[in-house]
Amino acid sequence: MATGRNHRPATSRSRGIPEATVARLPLYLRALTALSERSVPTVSSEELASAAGVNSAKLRKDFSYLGSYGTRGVGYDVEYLVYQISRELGLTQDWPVVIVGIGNLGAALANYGGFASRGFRVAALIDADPSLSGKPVAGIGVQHTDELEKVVDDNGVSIGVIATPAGAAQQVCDRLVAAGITSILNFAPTVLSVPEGVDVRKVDLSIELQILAFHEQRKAGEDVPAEEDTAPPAAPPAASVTKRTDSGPDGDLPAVMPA
Amino acid sequence: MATGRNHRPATSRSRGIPEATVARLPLYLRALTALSERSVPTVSSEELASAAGVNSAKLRKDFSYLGSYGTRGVGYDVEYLVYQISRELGLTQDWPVVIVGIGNLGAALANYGGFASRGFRVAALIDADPSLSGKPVAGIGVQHTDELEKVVDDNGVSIGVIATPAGAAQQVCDRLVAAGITSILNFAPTVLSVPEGVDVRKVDLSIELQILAFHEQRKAGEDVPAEEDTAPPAAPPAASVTKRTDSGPDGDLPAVMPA
DNA sequence: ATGCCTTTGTGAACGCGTGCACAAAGATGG
DNA sequence: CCATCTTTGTGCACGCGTTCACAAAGGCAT
Repeated sequence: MATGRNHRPATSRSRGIPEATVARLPLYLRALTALSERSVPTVSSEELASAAGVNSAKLRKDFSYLGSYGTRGVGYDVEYLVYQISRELGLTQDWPVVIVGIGNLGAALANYGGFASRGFRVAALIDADPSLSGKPVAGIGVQHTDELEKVVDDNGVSIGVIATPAGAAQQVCDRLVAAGITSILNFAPTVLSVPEGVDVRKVDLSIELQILAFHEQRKAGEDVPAEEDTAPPAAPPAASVTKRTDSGPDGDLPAVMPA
Repeated sequence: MATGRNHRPATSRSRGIPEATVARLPLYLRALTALSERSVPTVSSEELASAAGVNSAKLRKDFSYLGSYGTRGVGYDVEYLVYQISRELGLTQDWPVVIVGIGNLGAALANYGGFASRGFRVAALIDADPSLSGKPVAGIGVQHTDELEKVVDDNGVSIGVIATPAGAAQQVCDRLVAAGITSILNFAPTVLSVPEGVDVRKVDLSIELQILAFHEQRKAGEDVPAEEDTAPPAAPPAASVTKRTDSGPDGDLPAVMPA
C-alpha cells in the first residue's frame, strides 16, 4: 500500500474503481496477455480467475467496475479486455522513469527487461557516487545526483524509483518531489514523508521475510506449544539500560541491497 | 499478500494476531531499533506511530494483541518492546534461507546486508546454469539445481526465495515444497500454486509500477476529462483476430530481472 | 421461434480493519 | 496521601472488501 503520509481516503476510486481492484488489474492483464499470445479468443471468468489466482466472483466484480465487457454465456473477449485494462491502467502511454541509486539493486532494476514492455521506459539512472558517472549500466549512462532535477524536467518524468541506502532515501525523495515527480516506488527500508498528492509504494524484502518468519514460527509452534517466553530482557518497570549490541541495524540499509 | 492457493481464512491469527497487524510489526521493530541505538529508553505511542508512519490508535491496538506492554502515563519501554516483537516475529531464532535463481536480482539479494542482521542467513545459492556452479557470489558458492533437495534437507531450510525467470518459477516452487520448504518469497511474475500449509508472498516490480501508473494517469486525467476512449480495438462482438504484436510479453520475465 | 444451457453482472450479507473517543491506570508533585 | 496530568488500552461504529447466490442475458440447438 501507499505508505508515507498520503492517505487518500481509500475511497481513492477515480471513477469508482476500488484500490483493491486496481491492485489486481495488473494480475489479470498478465494472464490475459498470456492467453492472447496463445491466440485464445475468449475466456470465462472461471478460467481467468484461476489463472490469476483469485476467486471468480471477485474477478467479475472487479471487471464490473470497468464496465460490462463480457458476454453472458460466453465469457470475455481476450483482446478487448487486454485493451480495456491497459487503457484503464494508463499503459497505453509512455511512462519515463528515473532510477536513483545504482547499486546492486538499482542495476538489477535497470536491467529488468519487463520494464520497457509495458510502457515504462528508463529515462535515466542516477547515483551520488561520482565514480559511476558516465559508466553505462544496462546501456544507459549513469548521471550524477546533481543532474536529478534537470533530468526529471527534461524528460517529463513523473515516476521515480528509489534504490538508495535508507539514509539517503528521504533526501532523494524530497528532491524528486520538488523536481515534480508525483509517484515513487521505494525500495529503501524507510518510511517516506511526502506531501499530499504524491503516491508512494514500497517494496521491502526485509519485511516480507519477517512476515514469513512469523508464520513459519507459528507452524512450528503448533507442535511445541510448551515453549513460551524464554528469557525476557527485564520487564518494563525495570527498564534498565540493557543496550542491545546484537542484531545490527538494518534501518540504514536498503531493503534489497544498495550501493 | 500470500498468493497462490493457500488462502488461510485471513483469520490466520495464530494467537489472535490479525494479519494486518503482523504486517506492521516489522515496521515498528525497525523504528524501535533505531530508537534503541540512540539509547532512547521509552517512547509514546504517538511518537512511535509517527516514526512508523501509522496512526497512533492503530499502533496501540496492534500492540494490544501482543499484550499490555506499555505503561500508562509513560509509554513503552523500547528495549522490552524490541524483544517482544522480535520474539513474536520469530526473529530470536536463526532462519536459513536458500535463494534460487542467481541472476541480477538473485545476486543483489545475496549481497543484501540486512539479510543476516535479523536472523536470516543465506544458507545457499542455487542456479540452473552449470557455468555458475562453484562461482562465489556474495562469498557463497553457487550450487547447481540438482543439489536443491540436498541443500534444503542438510540445512533444515524452511524459507525459499525464488528469483528465477517466470517460466521456471512453478517448477522450482514445486521442488522447494517437495524438499520441505513451507514459506516462499516469490520475485518471479507468476502466480504460484502451492499445497495447503505453504505460505507464498510475492514481490512484483511490474505490478507496483502499473498501480502507480494508474494513479498517475488519474491525476493527469482530472484536468483533461475530455479524453475518453481513443480507439478501441473492435468491440467484443466483432472479436476479430487482431493479434497484438506490440507490448511484448513480460509474463516470461521475472519481475525484477533474472539471469 | 422456442426452450435450454451457460455465464455474466450484482444485490445483499458478512467479516476484517480502521479510527474515534473515553475510561482506566499509573506516574508525579505537593 | 491526594490531586492532577499524561498516556495506554479498548468498546464501538463505520466503511471497504469478499463471497455467496441468483436473476438476467445471450448463444445455440432443435
